[in-house]
Amino acid sequence: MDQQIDLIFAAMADATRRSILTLLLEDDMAVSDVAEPFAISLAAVSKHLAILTRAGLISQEKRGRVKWCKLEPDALRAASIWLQGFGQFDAVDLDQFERFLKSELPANDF
Amino acid sequence: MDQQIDLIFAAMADATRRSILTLLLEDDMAVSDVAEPFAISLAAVSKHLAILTRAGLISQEKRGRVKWCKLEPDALRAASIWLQGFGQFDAVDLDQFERFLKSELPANDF
DNA sequence: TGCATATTCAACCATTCGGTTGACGATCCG
DNA sequence: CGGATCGTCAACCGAATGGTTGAATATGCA
Repeated sequence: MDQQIDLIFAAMADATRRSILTLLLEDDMAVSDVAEPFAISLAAVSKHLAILTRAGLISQEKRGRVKWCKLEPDALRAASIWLQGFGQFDAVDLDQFERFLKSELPANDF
Repeated sequence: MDQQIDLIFAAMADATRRSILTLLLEDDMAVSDVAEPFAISLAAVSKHLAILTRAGLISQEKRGRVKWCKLEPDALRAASIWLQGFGQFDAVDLDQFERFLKSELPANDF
């Protein structure tokens, strides 16, 4: 369980991967569609998705040629519990959260 | 602010550093005392503390020969907000959290 | 069958990471 | 002053990270 936390925090310590998670927050997506907004190769995005999968933050299911990526928000529970133990019990300000997500996206156009 | 989140998550993606944070949860400590429970060199712990400081998770203040380390829980707010946006709104089970912290410590004897 | 599309694999590269050891700069104290 | 303690610095090491490119593997479709 210690290693799982390692994987989760390490997975989130990269802005590209956090952006991918915010993309998947909207909908399940194919690997190519996940890759489209980023200025890196498809292979690099594929590696990021593997890291997110290993951490349990997303799941991937192949249907035909296409591999669909799906957010698995429950995997964040351990990390969330860990953080909240340091006194972060504030009610979540959703407007602030949306602004935060926008600032995290690779481009401003969505 | 993006980089700050990078630093925070990266800092927490290491079990030794998370253990250090749990130690400091109890009290402020000198660098040597932080290092004592770990089976690594003092220099290594000093590096971990520098990483935690750079992330804003702790602060260090030198008084005389001794450098005191102090937890800065507010720095976790951004990370916490980020996580909670994925639906982690559960009330915190403090018993579970304590068990969690215990499982994170380097030894079972405290 | 044969081509295009979707994704991963393999090899490589530069950088960072976590660790070590030994020397060094401060600071306290006898 | 001189020795002990506190902590960091510098150089090094092996492994991991994030990226690339080009080849390989499936799968869909005309």
